[in-house]
Amino acid sequence: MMASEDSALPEPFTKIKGAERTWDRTREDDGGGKISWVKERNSMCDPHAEGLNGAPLAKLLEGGGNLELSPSPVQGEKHLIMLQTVHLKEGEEDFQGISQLNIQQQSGVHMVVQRGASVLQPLVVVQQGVGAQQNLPTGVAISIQDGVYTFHDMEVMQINVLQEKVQIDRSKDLHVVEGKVQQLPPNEEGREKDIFTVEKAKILSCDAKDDMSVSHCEHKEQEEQASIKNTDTLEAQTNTQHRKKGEKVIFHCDLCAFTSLRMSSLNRHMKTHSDEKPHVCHLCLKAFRTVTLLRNHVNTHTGTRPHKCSDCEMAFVTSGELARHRRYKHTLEKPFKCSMCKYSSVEASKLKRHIRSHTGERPYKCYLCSYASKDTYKLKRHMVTHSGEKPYECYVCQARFTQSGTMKIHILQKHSENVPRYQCPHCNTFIARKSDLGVHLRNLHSYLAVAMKCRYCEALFHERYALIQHKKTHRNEKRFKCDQCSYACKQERHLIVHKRTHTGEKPFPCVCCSKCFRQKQLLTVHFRKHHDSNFKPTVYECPKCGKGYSRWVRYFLLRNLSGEISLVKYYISHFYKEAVYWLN
DNA sequence: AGATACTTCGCCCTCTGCTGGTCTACT
DNA sequence: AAGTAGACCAGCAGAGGGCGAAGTATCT
Repeated sequence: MMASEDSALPEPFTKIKGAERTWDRTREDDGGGKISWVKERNSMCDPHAEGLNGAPLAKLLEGGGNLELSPSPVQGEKHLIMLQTVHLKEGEEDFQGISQLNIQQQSGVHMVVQRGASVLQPLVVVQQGVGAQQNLPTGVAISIQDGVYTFHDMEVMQINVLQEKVQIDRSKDLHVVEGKVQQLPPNEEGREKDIFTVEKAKILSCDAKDDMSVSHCEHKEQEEQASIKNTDTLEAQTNTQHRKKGEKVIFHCDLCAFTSLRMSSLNRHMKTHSDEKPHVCHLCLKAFRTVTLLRNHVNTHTGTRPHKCSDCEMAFVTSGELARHRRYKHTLEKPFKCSMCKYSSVEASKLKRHIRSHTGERPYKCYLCSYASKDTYKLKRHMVTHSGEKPYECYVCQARFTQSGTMKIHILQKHSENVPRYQCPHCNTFIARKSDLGVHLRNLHSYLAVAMKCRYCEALFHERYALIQHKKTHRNEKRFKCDQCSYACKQERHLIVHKRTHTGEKPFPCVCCSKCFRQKQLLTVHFRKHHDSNFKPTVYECPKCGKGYSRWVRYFLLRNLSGEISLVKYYISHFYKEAVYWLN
């Protein structure tokens, strides 16, 4: 079994959270050309129903899976199954491992996949949406594109799995039909009569022992039945089935997976396969299939927004937009719940996007580097790094930035008053940016497993900040003590010089006379004074009295009687005179 | 057939946090 | 003067919120 391309995708970027897929760990050749995945819905399923190779489902499910999946159904939840295309090579059509593991993980989807180029393997099952009810009978109805065996470009697809009030016949497999992956309508009582079910309509069944593709099975079944030929052009494109006694007729679109119990619905549906768009916008010449679509479109030109929110000033073109807005802003209802974390969202697309943070799926690839994104916006934003474009300009200093957020921080930090600063909770440090406070906390306040020792004493510290503070206590300490007298000093070199007073050592001899000195600078002064005829001592003249002095001493901060602080330079011999004079 | 409900895709935004280069104070 | 460490700063990606708009299915 080849590893999926998804899993092989390099991850130079942020690590993906979530469980890893492990379905290819074990493999056994079942000798068959198909794989069946069976989903069991908790206690509502027959625990003795047989799964793969006759193994009882309950037995298969005992092992659980690495993923924590699908808790018991909660009212008002939908489910998503993430499927991934897995390409197979000749001789690698070992489906047993896949199926076995996926039964454990997914427990519930019964599928037929032909031995061949690619198979679909469920990645995760996530709850989604509203509509399911407590005590539902189990059943998962899925229709899958016929081309699942060949669409190499589609690495991950999603199929909505709905808890309809049907019971899947587990001796049968799912029906795979042509066309797109079909999303079935949510389970609402009002629609119950229209949904097609596995038991009621055998359209969803196919013998797993048959090596033919499932759609072939269906066609075979159709051949056995006398089909109703409709003279209508549209109807002529559809497969229809005769009504057997007590059985409903399923009208089936030949161009996609659409089915309906009503011919009128099918006829209307067939228009979606037509390019005919007779309703043209007079403002932009864009064409639409229906008057309603055109009207909504024209409203975007005119600004007409008939659907006003009762709780705020917002208004929308359609009621759907208003309903969504109200969920976001007012009711805070989030029906799409992630089964792997606490995330929930207002929209299904947001849940799908969120799930990519669990699966690591990155469908949007940069064609210039190895980066791949989980959504289109991030890829677009990433592409700016290749173009070098800096679209955001600071209106104050005209500095340019790659992202709006970066510019916003810049303006806040550089051009705003009352800039917020973040105080470290462990010390009194204030840091301009929250993210840098995080760096500060990691560097200075994180616990270190290996304690650090003070270089001046035996103290040990597990926190860098504590060590730094401790070291400061040594700063003005005369920690170098003479063992022969009471002398103590701050620097070791001073102690070395001092110790020569005890030993009598004078290591700096004058090269011109026999005199020796304990310190080098004493030798230098001696040499200049007695042996260097070119040496002219610098004379600093006092600006007050004109008297000359050999050196400056230092600058000195003085506070006058008014409290002002001034910098005063003075001569050492003049110190008292100058200071007194200045202060007066 | 029109109205309505619902789905899907896309765009843009904000907030967040990590990273690495630079600046600066301290040793 | 040089080395070091912490703060500053811009770049950049992850995650999620909110809305616009078009498409599709169902209801009336």
